[in-house]
Amino acid sequence: MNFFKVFHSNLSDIVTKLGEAGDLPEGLDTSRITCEPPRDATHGDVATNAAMVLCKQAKMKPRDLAEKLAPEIEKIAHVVSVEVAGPGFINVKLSDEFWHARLKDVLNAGTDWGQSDMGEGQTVNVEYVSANPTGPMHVGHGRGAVVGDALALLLAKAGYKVTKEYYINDAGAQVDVLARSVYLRYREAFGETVEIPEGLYPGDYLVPVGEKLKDVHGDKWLNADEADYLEEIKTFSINAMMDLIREDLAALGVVHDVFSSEKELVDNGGVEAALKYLEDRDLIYTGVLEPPKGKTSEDWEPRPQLLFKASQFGDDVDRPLKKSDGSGTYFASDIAYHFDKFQRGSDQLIDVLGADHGGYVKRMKAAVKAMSEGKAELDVKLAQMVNLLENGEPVKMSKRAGTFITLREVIDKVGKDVVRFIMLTRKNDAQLEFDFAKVTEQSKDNPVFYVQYAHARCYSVFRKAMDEFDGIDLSEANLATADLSHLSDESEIKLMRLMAEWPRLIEAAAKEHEPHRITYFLYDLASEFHSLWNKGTGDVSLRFLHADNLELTKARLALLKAVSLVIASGLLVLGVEPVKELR
RNA sequence: GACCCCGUAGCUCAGCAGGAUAGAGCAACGGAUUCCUAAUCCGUAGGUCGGAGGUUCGAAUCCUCUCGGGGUCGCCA
Repeated sequence: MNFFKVFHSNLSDIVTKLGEAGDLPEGLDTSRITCEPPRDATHGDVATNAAMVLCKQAKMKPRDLAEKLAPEIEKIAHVVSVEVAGPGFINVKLSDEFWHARLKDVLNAGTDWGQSDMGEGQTVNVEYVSANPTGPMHVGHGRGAVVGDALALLLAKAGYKVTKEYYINDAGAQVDVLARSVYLRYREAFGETVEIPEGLYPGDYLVPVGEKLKDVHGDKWLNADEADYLEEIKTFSINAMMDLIREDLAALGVVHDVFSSEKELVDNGGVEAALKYLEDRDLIYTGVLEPPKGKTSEDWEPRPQLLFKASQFGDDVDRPLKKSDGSGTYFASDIAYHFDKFQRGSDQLIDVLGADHGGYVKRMKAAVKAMSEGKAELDVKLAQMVNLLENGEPVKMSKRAGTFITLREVIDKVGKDVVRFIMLTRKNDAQLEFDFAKVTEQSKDNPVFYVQYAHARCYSVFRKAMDEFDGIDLSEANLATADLSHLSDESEIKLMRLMAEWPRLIEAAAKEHEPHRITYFLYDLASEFHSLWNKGTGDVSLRFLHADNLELTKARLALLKAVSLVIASGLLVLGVEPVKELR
């Protein structure tokens, strides 16, 4: 439970009560009041801006208002002191017992600690990866995959009903190119020497697809016209590529709930339906676009085309729905796809895309606004580039030279947990450096290791405790019965406070759609824990295990258990497995 | 030309839902190991948050303008 929320509601009650008693005007708007951890810990445990926010309405000076609120706040359970500071902040200090109670909450909740009902069961559709089915995934896709997956897990933890979705772009020109490329590999499988011309996909990964095609269908297409084989080979190839991609995703621990096919959508008339919907609302017309400025485009010629009135919904210009050959643009089918997602009952839509799609965001948001009549909201997270490094030197990659590094190779080299964690050590829209040497290093420079090490350290103490205390019961239930009043050192309190803030962090991160905050939180928690551990090197009384004091030991173990649970809980949201031992 | 992202310590980056004296890590310097893994920790130093206005009791955070870096810009997805 997010105790800041509880505090907020206590505070609202106080304002109401004072209003009824005539000490304050009645019916003050308390919605802008915030209760949060003060930046500076010496200011206490909870800081509220209540007095500053209410002063205008109450027609009082903020500090006077604060002084009025303070005695009431002091009556709230576990509040040990209330102080008015600065321009009118009210700083509240909570008792150690309060933190002890939160520690018990953690033990009782286990890795469910942090689970929130903020989402109120609202439905969110997170679309991510959606790599074209034309080849194996590269590292950039991997970032989108991790960001999307972690975001989905995060939203689920915050109480949303989440659908994880993959959109298969199996209807455009690219899959025709794929089919033609595979056809050449098919001929190659019969012993022919082929050269992959410019414009087709040269990758080796299509060789086995050509061979399999031969195995399944024999030589029936060797001398056939393209029109006879293209569709069948296309379907065959797309399936093969999707198998490949699904394997890559599985290796990364990413599992989608729904795979949607663009082709199916088109075949089922989804695009027409969506365009009809827009047409009925007079949002489509035939017009001529201005040529793009500042960029020399020789082959540009003004041409009337079917346009969506995107500019009515915040886009800069209206956007084309049909190509010059009359077929639909990608945008047209994407409108249909988002329409479909909305109609399937999503209150919120999230797309995780590569940063190169940045120019696409406005028009898609406009489309969603139009298609949902403002009811659904689309948020687009752009996953920026990943730069692969080896000891600080950029890894040179070239498709031609065959030195292109796939996502799978990276996963196989460093493990999925490392990939997932590192991908979330930057916010999604900042470029990310992925250094093979650094991410596998066992030192504090490596955040994955640093956090995992903290978790492993907890377990190292558990093992030692089992040994020294003759198989002591380390279950949460038993540890929760410990006399926690033994936990009073500053570092111990800090740890408990951090863990108590975990639910609030989940809610904030979920609200902002920023899973990377989890990694930073875990780093902080690990840091606080390492710090306490090291205090024990100088001050023996702060060590966790005391052969002569079972009660103290039990309390310390309860703290350790909670730390390990919160770290595990956070890693779970990242899709990373907590380790109990480091080799 | 328009739009999007970025600009915070020498370097790499956080900055929580507008809050108080802006934080970590690296690098630099000085310390801690008879002890549950020192694979770690503690301390010192380092900043006009690119710049200028505005909104606000209060701005790194929101708005406008401006400078610098990156990206995108009908008939690719």
